[in-house]
Amino acid sequence: MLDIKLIRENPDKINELLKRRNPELSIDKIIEIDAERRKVQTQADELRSKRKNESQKIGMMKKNGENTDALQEEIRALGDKVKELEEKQVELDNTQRDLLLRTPNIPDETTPIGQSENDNPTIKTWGSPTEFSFTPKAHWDLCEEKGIVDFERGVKLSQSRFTLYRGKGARLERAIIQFFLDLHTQEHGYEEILPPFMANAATMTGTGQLPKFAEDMYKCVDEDLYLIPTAEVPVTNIYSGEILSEDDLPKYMTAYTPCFRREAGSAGKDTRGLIRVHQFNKVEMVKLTTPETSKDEHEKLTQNAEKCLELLGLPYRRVALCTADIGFSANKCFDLEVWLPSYNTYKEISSCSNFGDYQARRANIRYRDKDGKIRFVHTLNGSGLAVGRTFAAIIENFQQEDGSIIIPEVLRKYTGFDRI
RNA sequence: GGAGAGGUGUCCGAGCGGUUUAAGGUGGCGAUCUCGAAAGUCGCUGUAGGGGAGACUCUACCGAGGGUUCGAAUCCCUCCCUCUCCGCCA
Repeated sequence: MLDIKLIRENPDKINELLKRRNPELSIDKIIEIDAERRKVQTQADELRSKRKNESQKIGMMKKNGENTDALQEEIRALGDKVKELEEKQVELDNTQRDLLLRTPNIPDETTPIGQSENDNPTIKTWGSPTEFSFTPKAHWDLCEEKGIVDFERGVKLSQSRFTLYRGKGARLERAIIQFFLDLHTQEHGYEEILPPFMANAATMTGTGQLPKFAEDMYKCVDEDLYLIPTAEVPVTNIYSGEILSEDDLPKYMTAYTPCFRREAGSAGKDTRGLIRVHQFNKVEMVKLTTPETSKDEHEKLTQNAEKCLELLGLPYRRVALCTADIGFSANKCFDLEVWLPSYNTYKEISSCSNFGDYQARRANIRYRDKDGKIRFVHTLNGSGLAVGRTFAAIIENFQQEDGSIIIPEVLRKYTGFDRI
């Protein structure tokens, strides 16, 4: 969440930045509540202070055998007043906190201003769209023909948008996961994490999924637990509520997890194949850094994700998300988009975001700097990469005229075969 | 799941209704002593939110949330977590 002090001191600046996201956003209400909240707190503090001193007097008087009835009655009345003010303060605190939790991060100054995803500038392009001497098939057709993804039975077992990988398909999916994890741990310096796949409400609030996006997640009925929509959630929250040493930073962590998303509101979108499903695999990279280094670390993290695509030989481009398109908690975001022949366009396969101190403030992740001062860390993350979409891109881009699919060189030691 | 024990500052640990302004120790920082170091001695040492130009000052925080009371770390209730034993289990 945003820093209330920053809001208080620079209301116009914050409003201007928020309106770059969406003209309807404003912190005016928060400022109003903040002023009243402080007034009430001052009053309550003063009364509490008085009560404390007077109560101590009663203790002394009783020891001396004096009568305290009148004084007790007086303080009882004071106590009622304190209670009244406390209730008011709690209410104002909660309202303010809720408003802050529902206010998105302010975009970085370098985030391009725009009205929709159409305004996302392309930063770079690697490779060029795959050309075929025959009419290429979509991955959903190829996968069925080869028997490597059983879409129908996936639906039977669960629901639409659930998939069943089998045989070489299951093996290829696992190979991709392992390739990514090995790359990030062995070449890019990340620590491998295998987190819980369910997280509680506090954890979900830390990274920004709650309270605003509850309907996007699967929730357990009898427990305060949600299926994670991304490894970002458990991994970023590993150090929630803790104070790290500056020597511990930066932290590089990578995790494979399945991701569960209800995809509410995307009915009719990407209905076929592996592109948009309720459960998919992803390898995520997460960094905790000092404020001074987060921009550099963001660039490096994005390059780590690009490396995945380059080693696989998949053509892609990098776009900078504009103010209308960046995620709720992010101040800056690059998307990597892979060339997908069936869509005849580039399709998102990684999202690399810098959150500044927005998540750290929500999750209360801090560090002690060289001068002993306690500050919030910066958090970053990016997909490295979405595994299902990588699978689809491999199937489509490396299909041959005879219907076979060539496995990229770097995956072969994990698959044990070079062709499907 | 059953029975018991317990959650206090960096850590250990006392406190069981009123000079607790959380004892004492430990760790850390500083000073002193020393050629230097150790030991000793003395001092400082949490987080958050208010107020103040500032030196400062007020409030809250003893797992979390309620309650009792003039007053709660301390008594009561609910929940969470940890440990021990038993049961069950991959």
